[in-house]
Amino acid sequence: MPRQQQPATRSARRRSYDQFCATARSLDSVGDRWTLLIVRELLAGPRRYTDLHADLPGVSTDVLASRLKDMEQSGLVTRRRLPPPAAASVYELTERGHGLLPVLAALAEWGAPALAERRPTDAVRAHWFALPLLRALDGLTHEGVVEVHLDEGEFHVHVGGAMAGAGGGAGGRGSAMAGAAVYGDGPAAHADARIALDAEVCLALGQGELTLAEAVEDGRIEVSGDGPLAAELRGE
Amino acid sequence: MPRQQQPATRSARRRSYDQFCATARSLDSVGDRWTLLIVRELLAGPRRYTDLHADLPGVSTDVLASRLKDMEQSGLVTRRRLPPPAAASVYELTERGHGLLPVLAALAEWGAPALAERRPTDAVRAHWFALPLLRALDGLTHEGVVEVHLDEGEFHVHVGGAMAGAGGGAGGRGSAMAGAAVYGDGPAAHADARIALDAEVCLALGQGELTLAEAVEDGRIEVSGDGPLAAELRGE
DNA sequence: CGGCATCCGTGACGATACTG
DNA sequence: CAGTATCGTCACGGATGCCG
Repeated sequence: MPRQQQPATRSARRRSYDQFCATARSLDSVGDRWTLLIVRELLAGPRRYTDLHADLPGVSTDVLASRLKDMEQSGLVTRRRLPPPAAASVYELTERGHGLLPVLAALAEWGAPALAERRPTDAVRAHWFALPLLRALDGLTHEGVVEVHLDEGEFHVHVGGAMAGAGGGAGGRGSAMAGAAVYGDGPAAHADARIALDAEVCLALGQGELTLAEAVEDGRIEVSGDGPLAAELRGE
Repeated sequence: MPRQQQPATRSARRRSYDQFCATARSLDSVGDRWTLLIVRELLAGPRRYTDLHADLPGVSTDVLASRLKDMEQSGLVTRRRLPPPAAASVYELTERGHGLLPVLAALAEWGAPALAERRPTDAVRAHWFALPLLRALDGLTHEGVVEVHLDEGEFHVHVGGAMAGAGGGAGGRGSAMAGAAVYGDGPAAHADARIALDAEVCLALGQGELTLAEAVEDGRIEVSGDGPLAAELRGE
């Protein structure tokens, strides 16, 4: 029945904290449930609606659609229609949306201790380990793409490119990070080096409990590749 | 239809994302509405229930009580009963809770551009400006307490103490920050220097649009005090 | 008076069904 | 494949009441 709903109040009503505070303003934008996890997904590259829904188990279809609409309106994501061959559209982060990487990194570092326990109900995706790993790969001097192989799957990380880990205090204040992806899901188109490790080692690296050099020496990381980046990873 | 009716799980029911991901785990803890803003308040020092309720306009009494209970249970805050003279109890952050400072700082930096507009419905508290200001004061070499005077009120910041801004990439990975407060609401017990500025300048400093030296030279910051810290602030 | 607990209306959320 | 429609449930916001 055409019950006359308020026509304009569709999604216009966004609940705000109404505080003149930078943190509160951020939470007005990204404080809703699922929003930051959608950003986490899109940090790994452009994704289709169905991909997002598959990698965010538990989110309902309408909430996902609503979030994407809100995020598009607030300038966090853009929706791009792919050329005819693939009649689909993908969502990708804007530069503004990509600027949330330091927030996600800080959350990931703080939440890392909670990963000590792996509950049977937990979903897992390989690229979720990319963010913690970024800090461990941050000190590399050579630039290139590292392909990471875990038991859970693979992803690739672009390292050495000016500011990788970001958020830092010392370096230049993040101006133009561009929309450039720092990491991506799946294998790399062209990898300068390949590493294989398990999730546990990956997390230990991210927390700083283990250094890259130690892990390589112990054989807990297997490095392959013959470029300068691979050599640096081997500690040569 | 299989109903998953949880019987009598009164307040134990906490909604989890059920993902083996550090970011998702963090959001399981602090992703609920108001939680991070309560942390923001407590970063300025121990607070009573009524103080929290006063500085978080819009939060309902039961939600505040519920959050505090949850946060106490998850080890973010502790409740301490004050000695007889003041028959009250205060909430304060644990070390774990204090570790959220980098998260708040990242959110504050990302959300700073949204403060360009100051809406008439916005509440304001002076100590909300402390977090953005931390980054601007981060490079100081002398240690001490800076008392900050804004039109909206005053607060004080402890600077130069090893890691002030925190979260950084270069420096030591944050181990023991102790429960030590980095800043606090109201005037300082003992201030090594005093600065007076307005909120706009404070925000510009936090965003790096303006350096401390420039602002002092322009007279947009008035520095008083005679110790080495005050001298450094003056650019001497 | 500070520190909540209770009640209630609204809206956000989660699951499923359905459609272009 | 990419959402929209519908519905039940729960969390949230506001007000009030209780109790030390």
